Amino acid sequence: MTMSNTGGRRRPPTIHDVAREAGVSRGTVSRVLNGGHYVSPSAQEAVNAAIRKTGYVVNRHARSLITGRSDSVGFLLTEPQERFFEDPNFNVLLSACTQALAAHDIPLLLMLAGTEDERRRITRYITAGHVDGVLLVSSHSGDPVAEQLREAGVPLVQCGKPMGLGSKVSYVAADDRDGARDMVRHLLSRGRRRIGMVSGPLDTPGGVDRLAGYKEVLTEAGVEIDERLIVSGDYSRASGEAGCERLLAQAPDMDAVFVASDLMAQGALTALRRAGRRVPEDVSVGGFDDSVAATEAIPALTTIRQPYDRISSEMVRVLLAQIGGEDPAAVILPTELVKRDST
Amino acid sequence: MTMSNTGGRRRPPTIHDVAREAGVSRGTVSRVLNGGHYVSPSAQEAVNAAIRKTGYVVNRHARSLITGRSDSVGFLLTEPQERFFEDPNFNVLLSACTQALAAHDIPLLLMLAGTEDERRRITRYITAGHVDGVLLVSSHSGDPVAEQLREAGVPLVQCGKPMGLGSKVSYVAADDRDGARDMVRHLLSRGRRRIGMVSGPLDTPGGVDRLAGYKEVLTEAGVEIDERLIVSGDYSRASGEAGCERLLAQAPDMDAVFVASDLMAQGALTALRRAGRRVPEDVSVGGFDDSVAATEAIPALTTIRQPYDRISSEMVRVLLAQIGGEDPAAVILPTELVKRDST
DNA sequence: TTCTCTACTGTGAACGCTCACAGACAGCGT
DNA sequence: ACGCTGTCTGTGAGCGTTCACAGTAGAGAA
Repeated sequence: MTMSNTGGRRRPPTIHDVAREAGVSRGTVSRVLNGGHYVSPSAQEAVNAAIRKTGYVVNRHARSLITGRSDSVGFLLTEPQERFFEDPNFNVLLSACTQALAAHDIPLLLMLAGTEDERRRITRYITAGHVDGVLLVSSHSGDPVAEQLREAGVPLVQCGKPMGLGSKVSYVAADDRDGARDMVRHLLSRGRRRIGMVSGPLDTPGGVDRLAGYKEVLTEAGVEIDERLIVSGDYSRASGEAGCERLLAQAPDMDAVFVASDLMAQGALTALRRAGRRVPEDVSVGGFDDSVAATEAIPALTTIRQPYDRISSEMVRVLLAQIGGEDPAAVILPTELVKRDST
Repeated sequence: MTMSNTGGRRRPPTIHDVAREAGVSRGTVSRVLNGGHYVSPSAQEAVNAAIRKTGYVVNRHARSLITGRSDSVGFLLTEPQERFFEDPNFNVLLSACTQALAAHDIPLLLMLAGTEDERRRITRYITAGHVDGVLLVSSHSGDPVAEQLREAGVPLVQCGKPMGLGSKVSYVAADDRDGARDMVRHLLSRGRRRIGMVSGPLDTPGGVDRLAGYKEVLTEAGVEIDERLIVSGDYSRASGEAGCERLLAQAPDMDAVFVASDLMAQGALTALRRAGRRVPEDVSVGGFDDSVAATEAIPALTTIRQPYDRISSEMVRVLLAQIGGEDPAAVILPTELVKRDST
């Protein structure tokens, strides 16, 4: 009846337009938009019809201005570029987190902090309150970013166990120690006794725990721990190759090797092939992660599956809870042995 | 003098606080924030000092509410998950785009549209105006998303030449045809004559152009085009392996193969090894992209370098220009032959 | 009846910023 | 003296939403 927007208007409909269309007030529309408590079924229906008719979508900026929330979260990766480029695990994590957030209608802001400059810029951005929380992926030991964000009171969930044990920071991790135990038991069951290990960096709990699981099972089985059979890498393919090479030099009689990531295991396979060792006939190889790299490898890697989809969804769940005011939480997820051709 | 925020206040400082601190008005602070035109040096200085002192950062939501801009852009990938997981090119592109945007203080929203549902949800999100523009990566032929966004008037830049030629859509691409020519000339210079090709999908300009370059150079050189030496894949490793296998079956005398992506070339290497062909002694292999996959491959791949860093920065430049009101633009970047061990 | 309680609805006031406008002041030509 | 231009500054309005509050109506109890 009144002048409707028949003209060439380009301005999107506001909550006001919806209210007018539905014959209710702004407040009622807002209530329908946010859960629909204390609103009659008839109003509910009228508003929904008006929303459909006008094609209304909420203006997130106006909402954020008053609520103080941004309804977005950051995905922060504090790794050098090369690591991001070579390790498909990041993609899996990124993809699963994006999807888990999408279910809550929350966009993910990608933050890549490979250098010190970027780290500073991003820290400033986050502490300025431009995101409600942060999903942090970092294999650094005492990552200063995590500390700064915690101090600033930014909700934060880390992927993998963080170094500072006392600090009250949320994290979600796979059961590294248990996974390592499973793998070493499996290698023992294949009759191997001279089992080497290329561990992860030993300044990270993940690296330490996998090594601990390895030693624990060997000791239980009465196999002597030989330090010549242990080296550590940094999860990169190159470090796996170098590590395995060193192992072969130090302990030529090695008949199996447990490598703390699939990517490093790929490197180890390269080193073994170059040394003329057949896999799995001469040397069994066990990986960790069950990433794309495991199935791509030749032969396909026996590995410990980390449930990345569950890790991601738990990270998102814990982060949203924390944004909602709950206390930090730690979640440890079970792993699973996946047998393929390398053992 | 007046009550300052000595208490336990948690509210971040606003433009008002800065104005009071600097002894100027909100308008002047705003002008300093947005380029500083029409503001005296003394005021300029006072405002900057006040900003430093108060630790002020602009509230982007309040700004966006009035400007109508979100000052953020989406990075949209319309590829199945598996492709995202296995191809490091996406990571390189993602990383470079994030950095290029960071220079303009613009956050990147990651949008992964692997399924039809996600595609719909994301299209709705974008057309609702929640981002100012979109960087689109898609190897689909007639991607409906691109069409929808274009119709909705969303600034859009595509990575790689899009299918619909007439449509006025911005894109940035490497010179596929020229790159292919370089590679085939190189293979000819190595004395090869029975050169096979595993092309990309032929419903995309990228796939078509590389094949065209291949045929062009062979014809020029007086080498007959043999259809048994041509198959096409979808850029995945698996399709490269299968394609090369088919080639070996159809043309056992093949002495070189030009594969339209490094990832497919990795697959081709696998197929060749299984067939007992030595690379490069029996068969030369040429890739395309110069991705991480090229250096990881054994032997390291001779390939055509796509300048991903420049592609990304150009995509961002063109997108921002378009957001600023300029017309769509097309940018073609030169490629470069990188010689390694596979030829 | 009257009072209370619950379910529901409308209204003004923010949120923090930018924009358009008006005004002040200086310099300069007429 | 006047107007003009250009530089600089302050002010009010308004962006679209949520929130707190006040208010209405109907049901049920006293």
